[in-house]
Amino acid sequence: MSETTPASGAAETATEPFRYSAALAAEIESRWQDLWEKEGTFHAPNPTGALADPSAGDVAAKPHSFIMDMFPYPSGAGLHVGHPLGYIATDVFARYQRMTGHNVLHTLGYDAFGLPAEQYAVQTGTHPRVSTEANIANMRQQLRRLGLGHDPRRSISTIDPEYYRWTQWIFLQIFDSWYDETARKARPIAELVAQFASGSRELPGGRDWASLSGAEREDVLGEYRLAYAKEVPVNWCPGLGTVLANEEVTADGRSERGNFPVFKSNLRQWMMRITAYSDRLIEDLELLDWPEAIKLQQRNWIGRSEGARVDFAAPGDRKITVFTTRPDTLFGATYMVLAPEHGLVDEIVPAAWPEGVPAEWTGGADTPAEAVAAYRAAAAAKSDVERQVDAKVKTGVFTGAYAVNPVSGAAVPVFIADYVLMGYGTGAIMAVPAHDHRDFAFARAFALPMRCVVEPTDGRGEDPAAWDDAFDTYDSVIVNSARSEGDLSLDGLSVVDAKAHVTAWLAERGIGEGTVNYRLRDWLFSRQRYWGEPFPIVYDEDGVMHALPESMLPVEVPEVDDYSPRTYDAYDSASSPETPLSRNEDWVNVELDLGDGPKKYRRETNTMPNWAGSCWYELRYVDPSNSSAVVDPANEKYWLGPTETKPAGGADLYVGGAEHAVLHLLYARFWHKVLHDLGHVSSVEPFHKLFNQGMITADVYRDERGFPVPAAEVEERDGQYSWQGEPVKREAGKMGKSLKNAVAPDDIADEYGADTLRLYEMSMGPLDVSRPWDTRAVVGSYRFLQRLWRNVVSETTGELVVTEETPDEATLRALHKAIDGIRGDMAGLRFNTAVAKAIELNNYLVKRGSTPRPVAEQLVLMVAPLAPHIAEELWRRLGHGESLAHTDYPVADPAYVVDETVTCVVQIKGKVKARLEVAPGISDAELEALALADPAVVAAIGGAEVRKVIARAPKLVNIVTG
RNA sequence: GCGGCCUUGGCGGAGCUGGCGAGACGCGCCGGACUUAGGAUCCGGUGGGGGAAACCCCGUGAGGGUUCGAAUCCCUCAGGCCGCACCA
Repeated sequence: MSETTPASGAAETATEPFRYSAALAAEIESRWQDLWEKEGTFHAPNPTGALADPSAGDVAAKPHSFIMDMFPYPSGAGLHVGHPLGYIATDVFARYQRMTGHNVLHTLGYDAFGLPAEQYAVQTGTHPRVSTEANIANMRQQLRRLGLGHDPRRSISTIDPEYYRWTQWIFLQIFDSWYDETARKARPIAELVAQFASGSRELPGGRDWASLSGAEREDVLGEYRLAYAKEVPVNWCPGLGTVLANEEVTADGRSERGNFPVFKSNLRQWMMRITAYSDRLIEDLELLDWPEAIKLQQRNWIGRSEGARVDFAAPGDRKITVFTTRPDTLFGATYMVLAPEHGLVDEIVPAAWPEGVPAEWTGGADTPAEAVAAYRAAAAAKSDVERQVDAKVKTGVFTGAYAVNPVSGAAVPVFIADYVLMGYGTGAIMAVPAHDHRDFAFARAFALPMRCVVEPTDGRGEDPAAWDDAFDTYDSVIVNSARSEGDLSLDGLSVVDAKAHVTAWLAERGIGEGTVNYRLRDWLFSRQRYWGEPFPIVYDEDGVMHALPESMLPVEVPEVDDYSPRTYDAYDSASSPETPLSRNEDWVNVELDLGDGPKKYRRETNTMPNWAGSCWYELRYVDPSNSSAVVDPANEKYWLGPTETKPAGGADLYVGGAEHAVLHLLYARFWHKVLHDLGHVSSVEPFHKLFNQGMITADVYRDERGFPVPAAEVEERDGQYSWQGEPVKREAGKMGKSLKNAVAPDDIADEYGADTLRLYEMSMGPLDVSRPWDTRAVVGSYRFLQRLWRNVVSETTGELVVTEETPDEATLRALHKAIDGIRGDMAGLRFNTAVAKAIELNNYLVKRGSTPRPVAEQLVLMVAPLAPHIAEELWRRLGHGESLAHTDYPVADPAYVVDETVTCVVQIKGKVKARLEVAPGISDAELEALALADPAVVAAIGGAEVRKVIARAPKLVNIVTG
């Protein structure tokens, strides 16, 4: 790339000094970028506050368009051409919206806390703040060159104390609230306290609020708060030295970042009660304009399933509670399984095996306790990869205990097995081998009885012993289900009816109830990191937790000597985390006056996860410098509030990669809903329309050992690829430094200009599809801009070459069809076809030989969102004093969009036999008559019988002959 | 295994709710112009097969179906991509 000669050679500038060359593009681009910045061209006025603009008139009455990108991590690696794809797309759309009468809010902030920034800092030996800020500056520089029309006043950074004071403030809002199941919303915790104090709500355990100590009260409230600290089994990653959210752990039990092993460990951690919002997070997806695939992923992630809890009587008056989605098959439950970690296991294990236990149930152990211990040890030793491989082979061991099936009264053996997960439902199942394929496999392996209770509809018969697998189809009826005493029978009921019937029967007896279970877990919200937001929480000398008052925010990230995490051997599961902040005793131990005089406190030393800053940035974009509120209600209502087309409110467009389908997007929705419930925002959702842009991929070339070689240095001959004389293999892949195929936007801009780069990226294909980068093809976009330039400006004299003639009919038709098409494409984010239509019109003008001024002006305005610098330059040369950024986008005249005559095709049995020039408004009957009278048609029909004539005015007549 | 998506020229891709001649636009390739030269730029051509030509035949992963008419709708299969993964 950098070795090729720039397109602007000395020879051509001598004869054509005004040709649109890379050098000229560079000059134009930096000049306009400076001008935009100086004049604040992309400043979006707010209805009120610091960013209000009295000269902008009644802002609240003007239509708005809030366009967001998923903001970037300021990595030190530098950008490749894939990174700005989305930013260019939103910029094109934002510029289009601005030219169609919208007050456009478009900016870009930086998500700068978190692991990569910290790791980068540790690697380079610089403080995270220093390296992060340098990275931000570098990225701003690279992005500025692209001419993105951002409002720079709104470019927040999550590491700015003035930003994260509000992150901490929101944390406190969440901390100080609880979820009222009846009202289905979050409410201030004070209202719960009032209910407890007045007795209108009973305390758990029937205690009296007034008699509780501060610590006891806090324990109670901790069960309600939407943010709470609790000892929970968490994902501890010794290699990273931190705990991780479930969402940050891969399916094979490793950290998403760094790929270190992750272990389950009980630790006191901060949690967010996102599960309280499960149903609302599912329901409100209906109100959003999001890709169905993403909605589906969120629904699956939340994993709502309706079913029932059922109690099975266990030895010693204990009960084992299971969750099942198939209470209708309760009569078929012939054994039970507990997760190996289940707390009840040790309680029910008898001293000795019962009489006549089959040898394969005991695992060869002398006593149940030994069997259980051995199985647990084996399960723990198994790597997750082994677990996956073994998924089909069911393992487990008998506990020696029996429970009682509540509907059949039968004694059922209780097993432990790792196919039952502690983290889902109650960690215990009733096993119905005849109607669940996992239970079937286990029952086969352990020779357990099976009972068919759902009538097979596929002719396999009712004896499970003869089956290959469970019968788990729903659309059938229940059979074989009478209780011996005869007081419950489901026979003949449909699966659906049987579920309701048996659930009611259980509920009457107090041994079960209908319930809803979710896959979603509460969100682990603390990390043992330096580079994150500190919690605004302190502990008094009794260890009681206190929230800091708003006046003490922000709690700034303290300076420490050693900010690196305490990491361990990646496999040292017995290690435990040490928070970097705890090393700074001066910071940890403070004397504060929290309203009852100065006292000594210890600060919370965990930090928030990197998601925190991105959970609410849409709000801060709206009102970035507000120091008295997270966002002014008037500004929030204007930019984000619900409207007829946005029932839940939210930003009008949010563009980013699909990799954030569940994590970021679910967390941000959750925070936004809490803030809505507490009355801070009018919108219910943060992002109304979501658009996932595709990736830019690139060929990867590997040598014989499989190592990537620099793609830019690979040579091709007759379909064979080589690097430094050695043959290499080509494959499709992502673009990136490690694959040695990254192409830097700066290099493309150097060679052709930023407008060419923007145009090329937009013309590569549909925005939501991944497509391969092809540096050779960039020149096509460059040539288009050169032709456009040449249609307006003489390459030799620099004078305007547009003509002052009145455009002819055909040219006007070409123009207005282009306007009509491009407008539709722009509004629908179909920039690739918008570019094609602009090129088509430009090519038409080239062929025409001259460009009438009005056509040139309209074309320049149409191209402006895509290639803003050259458009501004041509606009100015065409004699306009103002930037075109706020000029009205061309509007098509319908009279020129519809042709005066349309070519109608006459088909005979689907083959074209004649063409007619007809008026667009012609009726079917007229058209049919015209077609049948046409000599060519008459000839083609010959003497054949006309069986049917299909007329679709004005474009087609199809004649079916017999 | 479950769920979702995709498959059009040498390549990236057009083709709106089934309605003409598929393949817009760009790259590449072929030919020409300008040039000491050009990988710069400009002009023309470019799905496959046949024909001197007008023109004809075949073509949207494979097979089948619905329809007057299918790249577009339905079924089966093949290949590819993504998500979840023993979720009871």
